[in-house]
Amino acid sequence: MDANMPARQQKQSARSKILDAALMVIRAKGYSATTVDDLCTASDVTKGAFFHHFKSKDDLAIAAANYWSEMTDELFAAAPYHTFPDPLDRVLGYLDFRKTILTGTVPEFTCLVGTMIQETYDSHPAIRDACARSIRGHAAKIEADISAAMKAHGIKAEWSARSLALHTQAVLQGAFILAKASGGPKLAAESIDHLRRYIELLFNRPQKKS
Amino acid sequence: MDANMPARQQKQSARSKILDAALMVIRAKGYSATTVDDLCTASDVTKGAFFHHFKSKDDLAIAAANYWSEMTDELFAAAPYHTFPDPLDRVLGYLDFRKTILTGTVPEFTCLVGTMIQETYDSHPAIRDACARSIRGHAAKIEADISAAMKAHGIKAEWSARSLALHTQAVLQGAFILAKASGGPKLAAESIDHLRRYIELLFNRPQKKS
DNA sequence: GACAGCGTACCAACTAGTCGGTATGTGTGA
DNA sequence: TCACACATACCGACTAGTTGGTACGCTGTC
Repeated sequence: MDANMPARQQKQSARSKILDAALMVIRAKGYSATTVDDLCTASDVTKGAFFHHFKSKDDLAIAAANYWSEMTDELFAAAPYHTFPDPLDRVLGYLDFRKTILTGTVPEFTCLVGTMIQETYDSHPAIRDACARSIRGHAAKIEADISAAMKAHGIKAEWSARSLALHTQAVLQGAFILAKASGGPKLAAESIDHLRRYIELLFNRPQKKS
Repeated sequence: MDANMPARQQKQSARSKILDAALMVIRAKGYSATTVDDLCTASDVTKGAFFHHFKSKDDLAIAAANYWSEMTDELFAAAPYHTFPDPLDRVLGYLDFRKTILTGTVPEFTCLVGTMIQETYDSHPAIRDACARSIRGHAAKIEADISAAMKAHGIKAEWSARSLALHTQAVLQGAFILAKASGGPKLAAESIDHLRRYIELLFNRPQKKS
């Protein structure tokens, strides 16, 4: 939509400053506890600018969920595991990649939409739907590789590629809760290890010593 | 402490009415979005009574987390799987039991402390610690059965009983997020199926057709 | 001169928490 | 057995501060 933006891309617009701040602040404090003033302070933008770009706090939440989807889509699209020829390697590589990005503080590596959906699923249907779309969209990409891996390895199973893909997301979301409970990524990484081992067992792949 | 309470047990005290209401309201709306007035209305108790029993909203949250631990401890202690002689059957029975209690509305079967920790881990250390204690206490019980199962089945592995026990909790917490995203327990149940299959594979147990 | 982008000042509603007060025991000593 | 001291449980109007949101003005650009 911004095709004709000349040469001022280095100067971030208020809108994108707010969105960037929202990703961090909401992950740290949760959606309800995040005030509009928090977001304005964190993004160094005034309230007038905030409500110029977003018609309400809920509207910002939906935009933030969509922005999160874009950011993560780019992050994973650029990840190295896509080049692996065996789709099973791509699935396992995805999990390895998810382990490598467990760095920094807890709010830095946890998931915005997983956090937001907890607080909004019952009272803010529009936000919930935006978060659910984000999770399902991401799962669909994993599903494609899982599906290809099942075909390539001749797996006929009672579980579906879709169900396993969603399970990977459940493990990751749950791993983030353990990280929040324990104050660091260690338990989250161990949970991803278990998930990796599960998938190796499902596909009869000899396990690597960790 | 209430040894000499004669015959008025049917009349619930204000304190326990508030705690019961808190379990439901906080699971539905989240902690920050739950107001003290919400809790007073839901429990049919006045504000004066609320602050007589709890010195702050945060104090209530901690009490609610502890109350949640007591309630769930009782629930699982009374569950049928404890009678199984093989500890592995007890572990699998635990998962089966967790599947059977996925009934009613989403706030009815999801986890209070998993929900609360997401909103409080960074800003309310006391609440976070109470939630973390609840999760770890529950995991410790699973760990005991896993540990016994490893011994009974001669499993020597690179993963620990503790790590697998925590992984079960990660899967369950993540399953609840999927339930919130999808509006029902179906995806959560499927994730528990995957976890069950994983444990069967780890212990070389022939899998039951589901 | 119209309009996007933004700043400042402000408001009505809401929120956690307070405070003075009532009702109902409960133990104790004369 | 009565009076008194004290404690627990509870009530609900009130307040100080916060919150999402609005009104309106300024400035550069097409």
